[in-house]
Amino acid sequence: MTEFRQPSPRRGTNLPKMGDFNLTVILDAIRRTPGGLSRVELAQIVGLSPQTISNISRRLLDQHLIVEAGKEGTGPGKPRTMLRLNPSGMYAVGVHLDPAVLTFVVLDLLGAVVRHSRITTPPGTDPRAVIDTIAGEIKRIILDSGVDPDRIAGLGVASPGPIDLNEGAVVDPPLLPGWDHVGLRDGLAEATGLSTLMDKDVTSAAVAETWAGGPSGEGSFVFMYMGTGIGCGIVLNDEVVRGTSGNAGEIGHIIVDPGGALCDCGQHGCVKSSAIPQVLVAQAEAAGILNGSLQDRSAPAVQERFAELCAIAEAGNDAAKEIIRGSAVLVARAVSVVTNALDVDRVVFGGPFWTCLSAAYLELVPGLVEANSATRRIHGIEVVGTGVGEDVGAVGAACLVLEHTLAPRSQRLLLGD
Amino acid sequence: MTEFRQPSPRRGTNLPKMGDFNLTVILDAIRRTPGGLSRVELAQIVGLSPQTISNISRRLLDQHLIVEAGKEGTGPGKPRTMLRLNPSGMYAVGVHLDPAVLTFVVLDLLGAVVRHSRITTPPGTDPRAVIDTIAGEIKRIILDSGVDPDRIAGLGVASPGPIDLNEGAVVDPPLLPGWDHVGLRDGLAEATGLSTLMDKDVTSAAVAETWAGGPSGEGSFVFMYMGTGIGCGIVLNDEVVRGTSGNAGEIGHIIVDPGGALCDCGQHGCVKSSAIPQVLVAQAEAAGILNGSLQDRSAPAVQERFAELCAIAEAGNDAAKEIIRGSAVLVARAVSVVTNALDVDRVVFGGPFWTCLSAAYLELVPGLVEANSATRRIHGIEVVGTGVGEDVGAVGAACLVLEHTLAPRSQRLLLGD
DNA sequence: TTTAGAGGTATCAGTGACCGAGTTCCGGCA
DNA sequence: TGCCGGAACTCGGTCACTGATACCTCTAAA
Repeated sequence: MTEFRQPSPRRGTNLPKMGDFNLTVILDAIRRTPGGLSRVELAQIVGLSPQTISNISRRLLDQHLIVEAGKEGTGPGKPRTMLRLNPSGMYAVGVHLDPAVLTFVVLDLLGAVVRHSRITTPPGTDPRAVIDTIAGEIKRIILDSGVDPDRIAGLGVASPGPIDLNEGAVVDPPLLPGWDHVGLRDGLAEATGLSTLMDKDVTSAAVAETWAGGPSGEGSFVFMYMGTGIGCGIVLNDEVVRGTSGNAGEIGHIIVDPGGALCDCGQHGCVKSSAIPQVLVAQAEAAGILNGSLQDRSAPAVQERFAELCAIAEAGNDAAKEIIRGSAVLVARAVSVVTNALDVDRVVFGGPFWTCLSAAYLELVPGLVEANSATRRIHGIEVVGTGVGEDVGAVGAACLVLEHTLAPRSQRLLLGD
Repeated sequence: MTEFRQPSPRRGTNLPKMGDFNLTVILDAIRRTPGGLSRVELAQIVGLSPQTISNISRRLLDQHLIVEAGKEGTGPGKPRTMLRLNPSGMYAVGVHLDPAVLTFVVLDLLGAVVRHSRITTPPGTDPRAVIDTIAGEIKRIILDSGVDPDRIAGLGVASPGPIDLNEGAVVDPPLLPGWDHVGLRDGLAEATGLSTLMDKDVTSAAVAETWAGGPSGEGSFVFMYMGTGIGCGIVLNDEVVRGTSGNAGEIGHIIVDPGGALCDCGQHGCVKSSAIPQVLVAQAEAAGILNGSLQDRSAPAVQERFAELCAIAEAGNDAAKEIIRGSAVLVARAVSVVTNALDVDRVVFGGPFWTCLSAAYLELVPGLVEANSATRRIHGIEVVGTGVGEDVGAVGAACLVLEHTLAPRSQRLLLGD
């Protein structure tokens, strides 16, 4: 139960440690404005009195979360002193556990990548070994980044679904054999000593967009994550939708191709059976566009073959292009299902495979989504690519920490240890 | 931008008129507990000090929103005096504008129907006439209910989609010719003098469930509204999802029957083309279960024929039963798409056609949804029928007002006038 | 009948966040 | 140099809440 009170000597421990709610509100306002804001502007925007803004600003300055950056004045009068986020006021570490690759980033307060690294996911089925590898790399990257360890707010982990958010556990994802109910969150918290947050990769990507994506991360949107699988992250009114167990965004079994291939769920033409990279690669192999037939269905192998297919399409092969364009049509249908169900007006694409796909998708998807929109008479639907880049998963993981510590909305999220 | 402050002399007009936030929090706590709560219990639950609870309770008692109702004590000591909502502390009027029928209710604070009435929707294409009819009936039902007009907090309207929530307008719904961008909200506000809220029918139904549905209206759930069309209302963490323009819950074009009939959207086997009452009636006619073929495709006619079909199934006709069971399978697929995308763990069925369908659906849908659940290894998905009854639409409309006035979450919602 | 134990109210000082008004700071312009 | 206007700070007051204390009420058990 949430209520507000004067934070006099705290009774319970259930209140955010970092004092005031309004503090996070104004921090958020500063964060969301590219050029920073002056105190007066803040007063107008958030509705608090100038004095209060001044007081809160001072506290933020004391915590080194913001800095005074230059003055800006037109007419007569004292020029306004602009307040900006202090990039080095806080850092967060993010890891993306992907079946193919482990991505690590250190992010500053602005959401900019200070340092990143990537290693291939150790093969095998022992989660313990992977967790140890991750912990080791985290220590290394923190060291390499040269960041003051005291300024690191915590660690975020993005994992493929399904997960159990309450337990902080990975629950048997398709491509991670051996990972059945593995307490990834607590394992990493223990191994690194950092307070750790966990979320599904697609959700993390959506959080990355809200924190580091600029204007396309505001308000409500759906983040289409084009990875080994296709999933989506959902943000409504600046708040991420996680669902009961953190598994929101499962759209793999939406039917998009009624005449399509049989899926393991018994239906024909699910997203999962007709539009994911592995299937597109198989199509290309069957059509003779990619020579040979790859037996190895492991994640890194698929990734490699898919890159090959994209390169061929890029080079002008029409058949290859057609496969990608076909997938765009199918994905657009899935997007329509979600946008119609939630009435959002922005779709952001991203994920590791996005770079290859962006040209075809950005050409085809907007029109298709618009045509299928139940609200096309009322508002349009914007389709854009993320500005965050290929590391969205890891960046988002780190953003989980920033969001948890600094965002005014954050209700809870289980903080490890 | 939302922020919290001490409600000293208000600056803007953007704060809820009814004072304190914590007041609504404790009102909400009382509302959600069937037997009411004592002051001590409230103190424990919301975390405020006993004195503060006492003070707020007094304010609520002064406003007649709650009453002291009986005492409850086991051991020695003074028994606790229970606080309950005062049903007659506040009332709200709700209208459901359906292509076939206009439903009106007067609700008390508990969400109980004090008075209801129903008239067939006047035929024709002049919204003005319908609005006048509605306004007239509202005046009548308020009079008949014998409720003190000063205690009526406002009017809620539920309309079929699409709507434009910001404008308070109905935007050309399939079965309401002539209703293209009609300012229903403001029209009714003006005609009745009541402050008026508007929402889509399925959203209203979901609100009804949160307010008057008991335990099945808590937390997160999807409300499947079985009406002339099939739509859903979405509630996440006790907050209704409305979307950019109030049109969330459009699931008519989810493909559920890949081999099914062609839909006007160009795909085969959409919910809209294979599971709505009109289609089931047509199937029954084609199969000779319903004699004759109805030319009249108007809403009331379909409603009547569908009731006939249900009666036949009820009477033991296997072919009729099969049609209904078939629709259950299809609807279950649509449900799975939504529950997987949002990771909710409860589905509530309701709407005007629900009574006929409930037996078959409650038998079939739970198993199907469970089997298709992406999170079946983590948590189950509960499938229940609403307790609110056939007037959910109108009840929900009235609940919009209660929610807007009394719920602690309520962000905004455009208040007419 | 007394006593113990619990619920609830009244009062008061103390605290933190907020606001309003007055004051100081800072730059351009006469 | 002095004036003006806008930005930002200082100061005193308000408000809701807490904690402590005292007191009354009510019930069951001694």
